[in-house]
Amino acid sequence: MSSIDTRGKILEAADDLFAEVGYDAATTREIAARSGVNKALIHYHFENKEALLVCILDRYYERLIATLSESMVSEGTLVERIERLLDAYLDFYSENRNFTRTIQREVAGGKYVEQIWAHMLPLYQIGIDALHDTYPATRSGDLAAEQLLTSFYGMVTSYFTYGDTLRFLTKEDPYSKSELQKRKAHLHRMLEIIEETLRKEDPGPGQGS
Amino acid sequence: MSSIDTRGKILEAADDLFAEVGYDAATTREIAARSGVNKALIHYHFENKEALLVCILDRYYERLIATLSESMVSEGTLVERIERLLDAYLDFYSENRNFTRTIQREVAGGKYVEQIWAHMLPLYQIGIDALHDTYPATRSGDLAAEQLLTSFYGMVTSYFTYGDTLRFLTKEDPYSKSELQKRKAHLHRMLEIIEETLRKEDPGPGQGS
Amino acid sequence: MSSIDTRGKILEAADDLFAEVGYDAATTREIAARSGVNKALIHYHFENKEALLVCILDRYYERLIATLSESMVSEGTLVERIERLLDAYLDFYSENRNFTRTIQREVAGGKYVEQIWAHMLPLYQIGIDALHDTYPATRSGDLAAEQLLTSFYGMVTSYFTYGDTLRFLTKEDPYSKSELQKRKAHLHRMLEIIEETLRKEDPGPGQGS
Amino acid sequence: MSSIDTRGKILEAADDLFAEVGYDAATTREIAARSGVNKALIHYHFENKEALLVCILDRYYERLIATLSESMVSEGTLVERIERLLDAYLDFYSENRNFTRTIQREVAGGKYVEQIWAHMLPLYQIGIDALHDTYPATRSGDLAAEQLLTSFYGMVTSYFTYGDTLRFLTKEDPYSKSELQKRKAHLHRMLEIIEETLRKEDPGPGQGS
DNA sequence: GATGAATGAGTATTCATTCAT
DNA sequence: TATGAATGAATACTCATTCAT
Repeated sequence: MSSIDTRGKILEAADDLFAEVGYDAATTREIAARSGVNKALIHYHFENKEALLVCILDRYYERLIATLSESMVSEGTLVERIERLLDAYLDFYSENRNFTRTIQREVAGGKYVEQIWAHMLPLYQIGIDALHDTYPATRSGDLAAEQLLTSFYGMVTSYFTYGDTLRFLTKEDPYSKSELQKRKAHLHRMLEIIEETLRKEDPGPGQGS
Repeated sequence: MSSIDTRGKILEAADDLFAEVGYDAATTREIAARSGVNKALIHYHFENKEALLVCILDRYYERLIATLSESMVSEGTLVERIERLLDAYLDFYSENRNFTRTIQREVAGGKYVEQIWAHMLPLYQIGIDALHDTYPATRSGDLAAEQLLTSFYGMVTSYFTYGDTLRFLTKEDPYSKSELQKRKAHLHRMLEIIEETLRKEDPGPGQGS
Repeated sequence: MSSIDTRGKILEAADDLFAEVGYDAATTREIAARSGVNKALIHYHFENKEALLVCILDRYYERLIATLSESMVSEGTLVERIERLLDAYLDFYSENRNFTRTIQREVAGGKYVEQIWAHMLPLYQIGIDALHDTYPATRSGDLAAEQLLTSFYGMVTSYFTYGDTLRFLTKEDPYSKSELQKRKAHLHRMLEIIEETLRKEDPGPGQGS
Repeated sequence: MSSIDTRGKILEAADDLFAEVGYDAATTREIAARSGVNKALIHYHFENKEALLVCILDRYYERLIATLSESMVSEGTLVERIERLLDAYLDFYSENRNFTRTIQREVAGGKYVEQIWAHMLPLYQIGIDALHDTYPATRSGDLAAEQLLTSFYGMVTSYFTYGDTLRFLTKEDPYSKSELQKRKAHLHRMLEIIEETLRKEDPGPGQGS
């Protein structure tokens, strides 16, 4: 078996298991069993159990950033571009459920925050700048860019973070195409409503926070 | 030492430790050390390590539900009552940081989902019904009540879930009074903007998704 | 079983095993098996495998120092006192074979040198001072006190360090009473020969190295 | 890379590592790393990790025996020849520190005793015979040849075995030329003193232990 | 209630060694 | 000769839990 195959199988198994039971509760023995690989091989290919997690997260974040960046660059108004970004974000989460569960558990508020923000920070800054440029009202005040970004970020992630609970309540699969489409439509609508307000709101000189 | 004191000290220590390192990484030995209590006593007072977590979560959710319910019941328009609820929510999270970290790690997407929704479901249903009654537009479509609730829930929690990252970016303490106040003002504003739309939007017969 | 019993049994088993196969090759599992004690109990009573070794060495050195000190303090000429010390040294080694093998392997030239010399240094200094006082010739030169002490130390230890090899050569048990007695007589004789030289050798003022 | 080079580099690295941390604590991985050689190649050139040690020891002992034999064969009185042997012994140890540390740890009292004495025995026997021939007093009694050889062996080795501790005490490098010279002078003097006694002591018929 | 000692199953990791190429 | 990958057994150590007192 080629080295790449083995590495890949280990990563895949670890990714699944971390998502299922969490990093701490996941055992190397189980990862080895699931990937059909000798236990010691895991330590041949990865220095640590932790190195496995870091590797998995890095891969996800690289792909996420690439996906989001790509969705933003093309032509169109800012709103159109943000809508594409929201769609891409939702799609990425829905297509990478392991990622969704793992970041939430291990990352946010955990010790990998900095690793993540090394990835996310540039994108965040681009968002802030774009909003500031297009809508002066977002420079400060109740609709400051930071607040808006946090809010929309929450709107996207909460749908998945509480995906299981939503399934519990609505008896619908939140990952189904139709439900995802509903969520996208909702987020587009929310964006449009906010945008309309921002457009009308011309802070004028000196106005703000 | 009275039995109640001991129980309380164990719970406190466990609460802190679970929030710091997560349930799995927390050891009973460390909980015993922090609470100054014999390791075996933990098993006298609690059947399990897991029972400890369940107990801690139950206590938080009882208080959370009580707080949120109380904020809603009083007089005023629906918007005013929701604003009070948002404020109460933010306050609760900011005053119970252990809770914030623990639910995020262990609960959402984990195996305690049902325990939580046994608590949260009634409140959620109240929210749905109130929106349906006041704003027919929320019965379905892009601004359906479920979507709106999920969004506002995300707006509230994302502020804390990513509290550490926000601190990293803005160099401001998101738990400070002034920063919390900014967040509240933002959420109020968001609510008002959406509400205005909902009010104008009269679906009329047959309208909707 | 009382805690002291258990601790003692673990120490005893570890002492034997370290002497037999060396610290590194000794396993906690084997120590547990030999002492009839649960493997985890070893780590309950001793923080580390290394702590076990340190504890064993400390106990030996305390007893060794006590034995040697006691042999020196009583009345008699310096030569008589040194003879008693040599005898005590030989007896201690012959009665504590584990110690003999373990210090040689793990200690001399190893990482526990300092631990040992914290014990041995005072005694060494006493020896140096006594020689200097009684025999001015030992202040420097070919028969300097440091050289003499090292030599006699070597004469004592080599008998045991190479005990197995001596057995191999002489077909006699070097630990037998009669063989030990022969060694003692030899060392006494060596001491007397050297002492006679030292006595005759009066460096006079300014003489020396 | 030629096969001989590789073998030599492996031996060198193993020699260093064994001396540093001991045979058991030394890992083939580290030996491979230090010698810049693939781990599997070690097993191509040496059947075992143990074979490595045996090979290293054999090489040392061959050279040691050769050195010591050579020092003895030339002309001069027995005392002169023994003095040259003592010097050669001290030089060999001081020039082969790895050897000094390794034999002490792994060999004496260990499982390689026989390997060593296969080398040393002939030399030892030569020493015994020479003493017996020249000094009848060494045939038995307090100054029996076996006792004397053991003592002088101890005087030589103790200087190195406790080299680190001597450095600790005297603040002088025991391996420096001047300190080595002092030790040689001391041993010569000790030898002369003993020899004088042996010469005077004519056991006469029937005398002895 | 409280404790120190004890336990058995389990952990990540490391090891010398082997194998296919 | 040389190598990267693979292996099975072993290692020190930790865990939640139990028990006798």
